[in-house]
Amino acid sequence: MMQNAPAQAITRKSLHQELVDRLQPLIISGELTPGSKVPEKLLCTRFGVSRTPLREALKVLASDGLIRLEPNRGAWVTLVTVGEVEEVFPVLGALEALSGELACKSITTDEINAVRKLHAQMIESYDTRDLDTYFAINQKIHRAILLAARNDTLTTSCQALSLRMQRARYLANMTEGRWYAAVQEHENILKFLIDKDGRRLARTLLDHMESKRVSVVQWLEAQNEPSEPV
Amino acid sequence: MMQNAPAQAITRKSLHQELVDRLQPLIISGELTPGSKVPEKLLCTRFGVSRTPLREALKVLASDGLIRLEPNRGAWVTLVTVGEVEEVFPVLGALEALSGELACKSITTDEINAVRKLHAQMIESYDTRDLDTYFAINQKIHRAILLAARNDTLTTSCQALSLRMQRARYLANMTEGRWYAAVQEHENILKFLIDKDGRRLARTLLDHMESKRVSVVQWLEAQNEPSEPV
DNA sequence: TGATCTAATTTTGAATTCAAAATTATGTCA
DNA sequence: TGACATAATTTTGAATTCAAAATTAGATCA
Repeated sequence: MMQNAPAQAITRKSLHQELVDRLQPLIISGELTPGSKVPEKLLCTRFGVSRTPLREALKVLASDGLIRLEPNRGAWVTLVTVGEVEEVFPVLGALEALSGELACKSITTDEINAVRKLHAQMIESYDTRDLDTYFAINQKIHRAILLAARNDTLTTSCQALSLRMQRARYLANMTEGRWYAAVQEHENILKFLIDKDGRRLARTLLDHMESKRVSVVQWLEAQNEPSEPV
Repeated sequence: MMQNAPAQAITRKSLHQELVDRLQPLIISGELTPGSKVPEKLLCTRFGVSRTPLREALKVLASDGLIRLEPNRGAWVTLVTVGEVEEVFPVLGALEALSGELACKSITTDEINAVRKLHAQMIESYDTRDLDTYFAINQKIHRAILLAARNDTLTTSCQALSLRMQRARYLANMTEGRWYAAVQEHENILKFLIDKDGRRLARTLLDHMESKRVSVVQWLEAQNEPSEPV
């Protein structure tokens, strides 16, 4: 069995880690429907692996909060709830603030220029109202600051929490007003990074995250109410 | 096979989670020697389980950084390194600072009194120089503040990082001077908590963590140098 | 003796198997 | 018909099995 090569068969390195890496995008993209059951059998076929490594991967994803394991009832894709958002964003805010502070201490000129370039691209995508590109570049900027902080533990923690917050399609939200404000915040982020003003960068990143929290909660609440009666 | 009940055989609930919970203390207590290989076979016998659930647990512990998986070479108990300490403590500091800030917003009178009681017990164990008890109560205080913050995500993140820092026996360290200073810091922690002064509590917790970092790094460096020539 | 190659053994990774639990389907009776 | 009980099926959890990789032991030769 399993001699036939399935569409996306995996061959190289640690199978369970590979599966974790492959399943994460399926979850955050919503390809695995939030709130639904994780189709174990289907995924085994899709990736051409047996249940053993897949289930190992599910245990890891569960410890990251992307899925929930119900004893004897299988694995379920978790939903982003208002409660969770209210919890995660403050933590993420504290961590990003720290990343800003640390980044100002160690960032190189080249790295600053790279962020400057990304920032320009982001503004461009804002001008053309290209939301997908905007978000992609936005993430790159935050990641660049994180990497400049030279702290793998911080990077890992941030990324794990960020992933959890990327599950919903709230990205498609953003009112014109919020979007404008976010861009202004990013102008300050860039400015304080260039100035290597860790204190102010930290505060700006914290406020930025707080604004995002408000925006996401608003969107979630708007989503939930109309669907309740259905 | 496995009909005979081994010493600590496990029977109830999710086996892999149970194993994670049981293995953690073995790692942080040092019963599984840091730097050594995880004895898979031995642990299977000890817990009376097969390799499948044990290996699932190892994957989870690896994602928490307590062990390291080397492809085709097995699982290894990680060592606490100076580099790791320098990374983790600042993150832990930021998270504890946040916990202090949030705790001041939601802590109840009962909870404050509970901390007050713990603090008194801790002082008592300081007076009698009972380090083990001191540390145990110390942890309870930090945990009480964390719980008062009413943020499970924060609690989980903090605990995971704390665990990683508890692997070494640096606890046995603490010079008389450092111990005295730590107690003073805790007097302030209690004071600001009673006053519900989130700003100052956060700062104190941050400084407290920074002091601890310095102390742990000193101890680690003292440990490593003499052992190098051996 | 000691370095290097080869064979035997052990360990690891992952598929398979098997029992228990949960779910679904079927049948019974009011 | 529809509520309930029971049987068949599927799914889950975990042990077992099996092939591949790594380690160890043993043999060969300088």
